[in-house]
Amino acid sequence: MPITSPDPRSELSVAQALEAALGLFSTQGFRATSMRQIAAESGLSVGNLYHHFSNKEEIFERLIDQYWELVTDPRLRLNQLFAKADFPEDLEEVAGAIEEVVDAFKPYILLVYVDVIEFEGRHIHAFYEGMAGRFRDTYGERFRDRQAAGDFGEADPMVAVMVATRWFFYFYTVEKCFGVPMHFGMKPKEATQEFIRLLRYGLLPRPGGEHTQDPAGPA
Amino acid sequence: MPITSPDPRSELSVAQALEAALGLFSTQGFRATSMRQIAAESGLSVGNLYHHFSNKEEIFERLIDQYWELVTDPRLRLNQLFAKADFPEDLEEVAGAIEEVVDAFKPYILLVYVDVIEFEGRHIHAFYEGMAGRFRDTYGERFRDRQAAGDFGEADPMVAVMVATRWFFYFYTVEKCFGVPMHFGMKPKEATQEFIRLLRYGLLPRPGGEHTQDPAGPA
DNA sequence: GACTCCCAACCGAACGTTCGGTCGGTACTG
DNA sequence: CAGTACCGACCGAACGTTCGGTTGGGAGTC
Repeated sequence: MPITSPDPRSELSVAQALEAALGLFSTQGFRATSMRQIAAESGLSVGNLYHHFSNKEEIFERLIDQYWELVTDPRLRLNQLFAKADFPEDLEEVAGAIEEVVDAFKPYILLVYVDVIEFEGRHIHAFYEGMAGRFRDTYGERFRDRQAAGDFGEADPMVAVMVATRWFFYFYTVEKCFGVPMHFGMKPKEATQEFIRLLRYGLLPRPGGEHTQDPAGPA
Repeated sequence: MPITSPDPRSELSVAQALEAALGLFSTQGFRATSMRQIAAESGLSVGNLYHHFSNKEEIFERLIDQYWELVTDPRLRLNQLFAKADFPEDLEEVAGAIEEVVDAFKPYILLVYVDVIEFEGRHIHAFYEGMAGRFRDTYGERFRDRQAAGDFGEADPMVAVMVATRWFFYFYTVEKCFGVPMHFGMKPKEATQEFIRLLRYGLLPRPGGEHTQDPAGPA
């Protein structure tokens, strides 16, 4: 908490610099982006950039922090779905919410790969390492109860929710960030429906009743 | 095919340069790697590098081509499994073969992300765009026959084989290339078994008999 | 209100270094 | 002696960062 309220000019400049740097880092990489480019793109001077940031890497780190804050925001639809823990009934909603996230945070997602290549993943290690634990905290109790009630089959629901989340994230990243739309040879929405069917029912035929072609059809 | 057999010195130098460049590009990125670094690492001179390659980008392109050749080599165990088209019975073998590929081609895999960031994915577009078609060519006929025979349930086997392949590839890439082992909170082998179970049987309980905890157990 | 003072915000030329790429030359091979 | 392989000094441009200097609005004083 600052004693005096900060100069609004400063906040604006920092925001402009970060926005410009995000666009450049995510499309060129860290080393390939120069401070002069960031300055030109943000409308600031090189000197001013160094007034607000101690060096180029600090700008990158601020962007990673910003991404983390954005993606953990409880107001995000995806995080509200996690909080309700209605997996796997809410798979359609989760898939849609992840598509939203990838759309909204495209350049930040690319920063992750910049980090992996140019910083050996130094800045994003914590995220991946903590992932399993966060899913356990969110879904662990609920899944135990439901498993006891016979809601699940042989597959581990904890693995399933992680696979589903990471897979949708990866799929939409390739679609939207790697610039290869339709890489499954079908519309993303169609592919998503198939992914969900696969996750719920698996590939092998179900020993019970006949082929019910689509459970979403009219009863 | 060259008219005259090439000078063996030349071939050796090119191979050394490519090997050095692969290590550097994959751990630093393209722009962050200098021709002087490649020269020092390969034991060649800068002038000699430019004798064998017209510029830095050509070295990168040669590496991408090399990756494509390696990964499409029919002698590769993974490609032999694809040729047999025994999905989904061979899921365990496929998963193991993909782990092998990721292990063997780690630095090349990272080049893909370098390409996405620093070249807008220009050099790897063809791979992703042709993916669905290649799977169709390999598995299409076989799956049609088996689907008619009732071997599959509601999920599309073509989507399933693509999901399985890409998922294993992605999972092992994060494990081995992003430097985040155990990111699912369990050993990769255990995780793989769970993935396979999920792909085969799905998450929901099967309407037939009781909970058979593990179909691999004694009959 | 007029004045001074102060300091964060801001600028851009300049520094030493490194970059991708060139080129004139030497060494070796056939 | 022709031709390929190879070398490293060299070029101009661009790099990250520094630094001396300008500016403008708020606090303090009368």
